[in-house]
Amino acid sequence: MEGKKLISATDTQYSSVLLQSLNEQRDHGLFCDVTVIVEDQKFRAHRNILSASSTYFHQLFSVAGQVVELSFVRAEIFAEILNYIYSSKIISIRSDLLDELIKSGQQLGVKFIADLGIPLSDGKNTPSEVKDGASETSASGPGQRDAETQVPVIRPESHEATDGMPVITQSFSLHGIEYETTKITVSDSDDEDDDVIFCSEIVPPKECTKDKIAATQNQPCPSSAGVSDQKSCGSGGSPHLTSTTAAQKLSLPTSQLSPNQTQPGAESHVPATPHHLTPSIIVLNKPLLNSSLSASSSHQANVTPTINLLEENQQPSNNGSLAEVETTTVDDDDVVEDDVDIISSSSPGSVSSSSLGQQPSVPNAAATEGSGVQKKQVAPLSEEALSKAGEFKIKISDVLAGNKKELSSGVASKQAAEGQKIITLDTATEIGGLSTGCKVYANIGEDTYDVVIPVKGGSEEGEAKAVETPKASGGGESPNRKRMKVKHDDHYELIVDGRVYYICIVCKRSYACLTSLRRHFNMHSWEKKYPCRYCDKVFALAEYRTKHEIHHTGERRYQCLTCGKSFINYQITASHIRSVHSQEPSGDTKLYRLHPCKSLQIRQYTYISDRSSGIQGMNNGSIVYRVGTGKDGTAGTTSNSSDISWDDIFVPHANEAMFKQNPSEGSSEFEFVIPESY
DNA sequence: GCATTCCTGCCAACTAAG
DNA sequence: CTTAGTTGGCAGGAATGC
Repeated sequence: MEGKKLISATDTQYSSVLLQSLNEQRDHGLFCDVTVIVEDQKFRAHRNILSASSTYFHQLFSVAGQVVELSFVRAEIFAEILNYIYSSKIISIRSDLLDELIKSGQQLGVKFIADLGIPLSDGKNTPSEVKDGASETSASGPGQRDAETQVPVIRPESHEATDGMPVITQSFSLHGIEYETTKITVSDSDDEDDDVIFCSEIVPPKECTKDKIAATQNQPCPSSAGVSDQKSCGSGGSPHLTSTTAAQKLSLPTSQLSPNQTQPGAESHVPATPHHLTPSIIVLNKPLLNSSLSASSSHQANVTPTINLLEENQQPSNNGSLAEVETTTVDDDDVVEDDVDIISSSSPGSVSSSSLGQQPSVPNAAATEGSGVQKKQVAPLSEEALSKAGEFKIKISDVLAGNKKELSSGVASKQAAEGQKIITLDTATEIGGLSTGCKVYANIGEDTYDVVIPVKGGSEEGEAKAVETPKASGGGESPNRKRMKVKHDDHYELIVDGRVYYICIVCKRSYACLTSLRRHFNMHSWEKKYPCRYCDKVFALAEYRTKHEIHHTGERRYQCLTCGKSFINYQITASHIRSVHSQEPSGDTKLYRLHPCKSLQIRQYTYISDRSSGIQGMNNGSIVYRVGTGKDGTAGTTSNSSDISWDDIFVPHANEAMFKQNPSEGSSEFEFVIPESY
């Protein structure tokens, strides 16, 4: 014993490596056990990390569930704080955001950030207090709510989303995952290079003035003035973006373009939230859609997309002057916070050939969309090509030279006119990692794709307006909000042959109708739930619920006109007509009759939403029923789960016995008994 | 082979904002 | 009143299960 020495070893890099690893896990969504919702953006993270870094979260997580909503901080700011928590660094934060950052840091009890205010705000805060506070946990200014004192009380359904009070919801969505997969890398590299990314932002002047008011609420992007030096001006939320360096930095390794691939040490820093930014155009020079869109593995390996800034779009000088120009125009970037995420998709999945293949190829070219980018002619998708393993998912064939030109120059000039940038990628591999809301234009003959981040506030089809829904504004949420068009980060757009396809960011399915995509997306997010009235089943689509309930009631609405038999659904009816009458139900003449639904008079727009939109405080277990106003005009908008009953959702039927009747032919097949619970 | 479920384009009704 | 966004129903093909 005595002769043995005790040896100690300290891994000095362990903490940093550990932190880096945790950050990577967050980026990939690994082991994340909490979702923080801030202004409709969802951030996934690890409770342990948050609670260890923030006194606020420390207290909050003792009572909160897996989903927490913060109303007192903006997403942009929270993203910075989160980046700090996972990297110990704050990189290139815009000076105009600093105060807000500090304030939020104080509220969240993030000491380092809270302490940032000490040197800068001598005049504002009483030094002594700050000092003391700083040494404690949260340095809150006089009037400032102390994070320590903000005991996260979960208040049931309070309709006032008061500041500082977390809202715990049950909402779940993949949005958060997108965000996290988004590169939130903080790089150690010198700031001169810092960041450029994928898209820089320049806001078209006209846009700026447009939604100024709205923008100012969510987008504290300072107006021009002093921020000229700020880099990415616009990046409304991503301080990582620096337009100043954009020109120089536009050559990035593939890995950088794919958020998940970012190497910590690498010089690249993919911006966490590249977008809000301005519309930029990304030209994918190589249409390797096959590999890019389908094979996730190849996604990272082969591609070396270099992003080239097309100068013609830029202001003469990209560096300092550009920054100035941008910032001056950007301030009002009416970008919605929401539209921030770049999707990272480690698995680019594919703009699934199947789904695309399903789409009818419509020859006519639609008009140009609001963003002012021209659509390019592309050969209709061919089924064969799609089916072939090695083939491109989307095949671009011949083209008119004119189109090409038009595309590169025309679009470019247009974009330039609007202050947009054009970025060229070598491949289309990043298609899967585009920001939501991006438009992807297939270029004829050029085998390229243009990716355009839609101009915010644009009224283009399918693009939700940037609805500034200042949660903090005006205190209580107005019920009106519910009908406001909300920006969803649930898709990007692929324009082929003038036809717009909406691509689900999660599964890459394509849709011809945005409404279809929205409906589909609920399958991922379960933002709305449609519970069966008669059993415990819950559906993601209203129609599924309705059809399911029909089975409970046994009502047979479809009647064969030939023999008079009734059936429960179209499929059985059609099958009957085919097999028994040897006719095609889909012919010109209708061979069946669809009777109106008697047993279920469901008010329209009834679903359960756990989205906090407009609903401020929710208990973890509470559910919000959004009951649309029926024809009766009763004001039913949002109510507490405890206040609602099925009677509020279903119009009481005069004849309760109906549920027991067997409409068709004396069959007892659908004998239905109303559950006790009902 | 039949029944059921899923999926998606299309459409009408409803609703809210302007 | 008009316009535009949302919701849910329907048709009909495809996939799945028995």
